[in-house]
Parts: sequence; C-alpha cells; structure tokens
Amino acid sequence: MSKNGKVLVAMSGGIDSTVAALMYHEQGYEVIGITMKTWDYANSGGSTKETGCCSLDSINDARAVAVHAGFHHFIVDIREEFGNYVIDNFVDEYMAGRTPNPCVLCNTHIKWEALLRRADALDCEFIVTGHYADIAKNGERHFVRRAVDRSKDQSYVLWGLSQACLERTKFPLAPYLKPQVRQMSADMGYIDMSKKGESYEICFVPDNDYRGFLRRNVAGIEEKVAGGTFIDAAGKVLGKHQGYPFFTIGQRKGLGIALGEPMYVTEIRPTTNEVMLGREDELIKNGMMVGKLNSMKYAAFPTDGSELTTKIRYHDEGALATLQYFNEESLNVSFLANVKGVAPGQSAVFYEGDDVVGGGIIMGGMAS
RNA sequence: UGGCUUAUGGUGUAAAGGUAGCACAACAGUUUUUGGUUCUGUUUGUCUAGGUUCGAAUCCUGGUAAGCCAA
Repeated sequence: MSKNGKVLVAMSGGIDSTVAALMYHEQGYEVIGITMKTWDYANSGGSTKETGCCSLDSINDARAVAVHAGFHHFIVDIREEFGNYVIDNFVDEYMAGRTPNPCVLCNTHIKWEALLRRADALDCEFIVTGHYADIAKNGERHFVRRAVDRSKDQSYVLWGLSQACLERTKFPLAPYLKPQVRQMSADMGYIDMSKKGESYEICFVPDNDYRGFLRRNVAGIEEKVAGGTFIDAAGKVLGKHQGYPFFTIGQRKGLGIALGEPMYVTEIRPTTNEVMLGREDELIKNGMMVGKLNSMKYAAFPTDGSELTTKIRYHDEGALATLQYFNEESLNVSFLANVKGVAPGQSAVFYEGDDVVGGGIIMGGMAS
C-alpha cells in the first residue's frame, strides 16, 4: 500500500515531530505515529499546568495531526519504565550531590528502546524523530552529527544512542532551520501548530521547579537535608542553606546569601551537607573524569592527542580537549583552556567538527 | 553602675547640611528539550521622640539597641 515502506514516527505533539511525520507521509511512506506517555501530571503535585512533551494536550495535538493527515497513531504508556529509571535516577543523583540530565538518560535508555521495540512489533523499517541532528556513517559505524541549525542542534542529548538504535533512526529535520520548519508546518496547513512555543522544561517537572519536585516526591527530604552550611574554600562557614540537593555546581542565583560580590557553587558535599561557594574564577577546571562512556564514531575514543571539541553542558560552544583512558570505563579529559562549572552528572560530549565522537557522564572536575 | 563608640533597604557599605548611591541578595523578563550560566529590568532604607535650619542621614538633646574600655 505504501511505495516506500513503513516508518515509526515519535510524535510529541510539537511542531518539529509533526513536520517530521508529515514529511515522511508526503514522501509516500506508511507513517505510524507514536506518542509516549511518560508521566502523570496528576501525580506530580504542584502546578496543574501541562506544557510538557507528554501532556494530554500534546497527545491530542499529535493525534489530531494523524487523523487529519490520515495515518495511524498510537499512544504508548511507558510511565513505569520511565519512572523506575529516569525519575529514580534523577532523584538519586540530586541526593548524591550531583546534577543529572534526565533527557539524556531517557533518550539513551528508555525512549529509543521503547521505540525500537514498537518498530519491530509493527514491522517498521525506521524510527523517525523531530530532533535537530543528523546521522552519518563511518565504515560500519553510525554516529550523530550536528544539525545545520546550530542554534537548535540537539546532538548533545543523543550521545548515548547505541549502534543498534542509530542504524534504524532517521532525523529528517537535519538540514532545516527552525524558521523553515515553522514555515513548513504552516504550508502544510497547521497554522496553529506553526505558532507553538518551544518546550523548555523537564517533562515530569511541568512547573520547571526541580527543587519543588524533589520536595514533593522525596519523603522527608526537608528534614533529612536541613541545617546545611555554606562554606568557602578555606572551610569557613558563610551561612546556612536548606539542603545540598537544591544546588548545582556553577549556580549563582538562589543562594540567598549576600557576600558583596557574586558567588557561585563550587563544590557539593552530601555527606556533610556542605555547599562550597567561591568567586567565578574558583569555578575554573582544566580537566575532568568522564564515565559511562559511549563511543560512536569509532570503536574506541581517540587517545592519540586529537583535540576534540568538548561540550560539558547543553548550551556550551565547547572547549578543545584531549582524551586518555583512565581505565576501560572512564576517560581522563584534559582541556587546552580553562572551563568553568564542570558539574558531575552532566554529559560530556566530544565532537570532531560536526561529528559526535561519543560522550559520557562527568564524574568530577579537576584543576591543576 | 561610670566612660567611649556605633545605629542607613534582606545583607555589607557610601553620601565631612542641599534630589539617599553602590555591591550582593530578592523578584521579573530574556534564553533553553536537563540543572546552571549570561544578558536586561524592577522593588525595598536613614532606630525612636523632640530641637536648630529655607533645608538634617549629616548639627544638638532625651530615649532605645549593639559593641568596646573601666571592676
């Protein structure tokens, strides 16, 4: 019935994935839309505002597109896996004094796995998503590349995808700029859709207040972490805080303490409930340890002194660094220039030009 | 109990009689498929009661509070 075969399109209800689905639909593929329900807002307490990628409205939006365009659409309930893995990890990481990136974890361990299973069950050749990223091959290996639209590039959150996932995945938005995608959705008749805003919060924290989420979802957290102190590099007590999980390395705002000059969180010590503060220059590191590795472009990370552009956060132009294996599971990363705010728990992603060489989770920063 | 000193927004400080400013904090906006950062903007103050003066944060008197020295 279709001239090109079947594809499974992950649809969030937003512009990008909608356009991706419609592109494949118009090219004559048999499109099966799939929207994943990761979380129940009713359970999260706090705000009832639903703006996340898996709110009821978003699911309805995705469904409406499928109905209008005339292709199948399914809703897949992955609340259990998502909760057990992504949310538990999110909480555990903060309770360990680290700074998790749940989107990376979800992509790496939940979303693609769930998609691949459905793709197999539904006999779909490829998985299609609306990510701004590209996929290329290096011999037999598949790897992610940066999207043409640098300002929207999402390659950073995709470093963990396995070869099995990558070889079955297509990112049709790779060559387009966001305004073009917006225009395309309007041209295809989805005027309202073309005016939608960007999503910007953790999908299970709809009010964008992760601290409130921890308070509502970790029993007894307030008592457990109360009475913490701010200290300086010399160990001098500077003030009190409400608990180490509510802070992250590099944080300036929300400290609630006036010291005459801007101060940043430089270290978090969960065992003593101490949060160390320092001036901006005290955030400087020139090395870090990275674990939980995934090498994409090559079978192993290059340790021949190649200078790779290394991003330590999503919005980061990156800094040049060289790699060395510390052991089989972790890399010793040396920056050629100083970087600020290396936060354990965040992802480190290594680029060779636009190619994602691979990535890992930051274990800790080092200054020498 | 006697003597000295100090009292300015949430915090720390400026304004040697003439529109109370700065830094930090807080708040808001910007940005953003994580946290954080950056940028822009906004709010809040002269301990109290009198007096001198055209005019007082500033000078004088009492009160209150804090600190220091005296035993």
